[in-house]
Amino acid sequence: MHLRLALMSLLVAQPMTGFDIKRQFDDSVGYFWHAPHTQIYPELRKLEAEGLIEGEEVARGARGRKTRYHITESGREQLRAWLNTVEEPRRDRDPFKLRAANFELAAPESAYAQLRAHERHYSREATLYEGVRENLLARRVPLLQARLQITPPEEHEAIIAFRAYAYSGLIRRARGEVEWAREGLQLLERLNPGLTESQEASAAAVGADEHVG
Amino acid sequence: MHLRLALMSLLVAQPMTGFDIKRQFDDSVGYFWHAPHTQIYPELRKLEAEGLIEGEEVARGARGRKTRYHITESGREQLRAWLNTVEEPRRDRDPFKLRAANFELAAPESAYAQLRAHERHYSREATLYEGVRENLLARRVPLLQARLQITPPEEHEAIIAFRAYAYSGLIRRARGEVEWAREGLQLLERLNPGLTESQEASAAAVGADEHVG
DNA sequence: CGAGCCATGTAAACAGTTACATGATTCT
DNA sequence: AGAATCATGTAACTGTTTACATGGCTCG
Repeated sequence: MHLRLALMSLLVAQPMTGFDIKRQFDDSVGYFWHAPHTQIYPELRKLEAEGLIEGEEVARGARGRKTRYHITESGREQLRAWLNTVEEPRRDRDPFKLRAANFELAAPESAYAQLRAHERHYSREATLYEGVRENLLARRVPLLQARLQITPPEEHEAIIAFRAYAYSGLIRRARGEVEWAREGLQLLERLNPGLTESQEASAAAVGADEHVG
Repeated sequence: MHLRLALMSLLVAQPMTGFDIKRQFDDSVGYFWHAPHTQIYPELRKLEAEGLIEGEEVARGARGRKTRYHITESGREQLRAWLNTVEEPRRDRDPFKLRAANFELAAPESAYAQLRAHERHYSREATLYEGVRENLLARRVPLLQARLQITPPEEHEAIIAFRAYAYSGLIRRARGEVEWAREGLQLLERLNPGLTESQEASAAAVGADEHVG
């Protein structure tokens, strides 16, 4: 259901090909949900079979062909219906915290490296999300612009606000992970005095290498 | 790999049957990872086939039989190896934020109900995790006690600290979701003045009904 | 004309969910 | 004797990942 929701929520803004959607998934929208093209194309065909979207063959150069899908009235209704149903929340799984819970079995240097990677990863994510959020609020996002163009102005504020709100959630999450990772690094240092310094030294060495290479 | 890690991290504390593991998954450990019994039993057989764990048939009453698994030396090594490898983080998916990003298509009353449910869910989770964390720190958790008993005392602190640390992460996450949901309720009220009051009134009515029934 | 992007596909494998099924044990 | 819990299983289905494959278009 989630994949369908993601696909339809894109097509509600403007008609797209499977490839366009793939790019969106690699991009901003993909921060909420994403899928490889091997999952996208079959799902689009299913949605079409159910009459929720419709594809039209479009020429591309001389012999090239592509299928552009647009949402149908029935699809729009279905999307609204999905968004109105209350899904009972499923229990989360957290592979990294599962690991962290057992870090006494890992080498301190490895735990250090893993927490560092976690910190870096979510730190980057947070920055990324913040950028997208800024762009949304400034109406600089093409997909948002397309959506606004086909929508009466009095609804614009809500559309932007909900998008930005969802990104706030991602940002909050990412920032939390960064803080948690830093807590973990402190814990490691407490349990292994001197570890942090030596690791930072070797990390700096690696950084220097990278800079040279 | 995650399921295996979860299974082995349980068996490192003490021998267990598939059923015992199922119960742990319904319980504290399940907050990091969980699986239904239909996934547990086959995976245990695979782990045994690979020599990472060993099962012994145990009598249960007169005719009853059950298989208790314990970790092997090779399994312990493998577990350590897994915990020492740095996994590159996979992109998260967040079905609820995907929804929230499109809430302009939902009825405000439904969006309200969904955010409320989200708030309640994570609020409960946070309380739950905090309880477990307290119990860990006070060494009141049987599985932890078992683990400590087979481990030299100088390692006890680290074991407890990492478990508690992982729970801190879950707690932080849950608290963040609660705050985010509350932000969302405020946003809804801003976009639909009066909504919150009327919804709270009907929620109170439902609550009263429940109390009566 | 070749590299890189556009565009789409099949198939196998792996992971997770849901439905259905069976039988023994323990407690009331 | 019946209910609740212990204990384990098969099978079908859905979702996700990974590997492999193909061909056209665009630009330098």
